[in-house]
Amino acid sequence: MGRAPCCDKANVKKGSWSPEEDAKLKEYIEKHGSGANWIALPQKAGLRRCGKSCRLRWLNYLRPNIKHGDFSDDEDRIICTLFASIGSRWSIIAAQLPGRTDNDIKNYWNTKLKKKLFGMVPQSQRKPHNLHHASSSSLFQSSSPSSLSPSPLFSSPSSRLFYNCSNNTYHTPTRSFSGFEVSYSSSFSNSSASCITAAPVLQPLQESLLGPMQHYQLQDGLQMFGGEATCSSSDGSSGNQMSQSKELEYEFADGRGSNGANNVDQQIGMHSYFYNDRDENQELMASNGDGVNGWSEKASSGLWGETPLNYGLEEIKQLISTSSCNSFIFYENKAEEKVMYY
DNA sequence: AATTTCCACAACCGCGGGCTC
DNA sequence: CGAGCCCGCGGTTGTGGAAAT
Repeated sequence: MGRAPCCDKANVKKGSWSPEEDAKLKEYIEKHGSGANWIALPQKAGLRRCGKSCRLRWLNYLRPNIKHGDFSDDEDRIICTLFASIGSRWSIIAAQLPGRTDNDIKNYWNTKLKKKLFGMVPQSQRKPHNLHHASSSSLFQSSSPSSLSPSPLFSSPSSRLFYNCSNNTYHTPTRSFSGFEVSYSSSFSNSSASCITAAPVLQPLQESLLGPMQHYQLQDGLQMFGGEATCSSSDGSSGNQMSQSKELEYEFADGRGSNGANNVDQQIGMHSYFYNDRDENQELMASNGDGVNGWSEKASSGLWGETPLNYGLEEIKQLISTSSCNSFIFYENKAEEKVMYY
């Protein structure tokens, strides 16, 4: 059975919104709210628009506190990190960037960020022997050596081939594998970064069923906890400073927090995965590892650390206290809520 | 200066999920 | 339990301005 149209297509205006329409919509919503019924709203507001169009216009443009304009390096980093983690779930990513809309981020990714990350490196520079010489880099990159397009890697951890710039060798990582730092040249931003490359050597058909997050490898100064890899920034500093007195604060979407009755310790009960991002913001990211979104695959790829089963808050705190990180994001189980800041 | 091409952003569209009846 | 409806999401397209020729 076909779906009934949401509005009378013949009688609604399409295309760009005029200032008058914007004013009508804004005035109506500020006065009455959307009434939780966008379909009925246009008529009430005196607009010849589809309800969905009104909703989109409000959410993406007219809503208060919408941020327009360039994305900061921090925002770039968050987008890249989350995209690598959860894929193109723009609404979730947008939730982490106050003032940005999912549409904004999606457009930004498609038009700029993706190209920065994937498309601006001459193919010749992708060869391992050229990877040393840069002061800036992509945040992460498609590792397919045969294409500059951001095509999915479709490679499982076991099929990844990692390049070690320190000795010009390739490795297939194991659980205890340490990530390798490879300086990489591209015109991406002015931030200092280095990258880890992972070249797929096998592409089993069944892996096309894997989620999008597995298509990319994070970098930007990644280091495995407990690993051997070293990271350095372009200004020559090595990011190994210790930070011992940090207090971990966290907050669940439903209100639970570090002072609440429910300790996050009890919420984990599974492996936690994390990586050490040693760029200027020193971010640490973590997730419990039920395999959702491929966290466990990340861990086994060698780019992510894996805590023991039932690794709890205290252990994570300890981990953080001995790392150089000052931020920490935790995703609770399958809900993928952002629950902790640090 | 005119035309074409490229690019960024806004907007549209279809679908899945959830809710209600 | 299933049909109908709406919301929200993500992919795609349209459009206007900038840059290139």
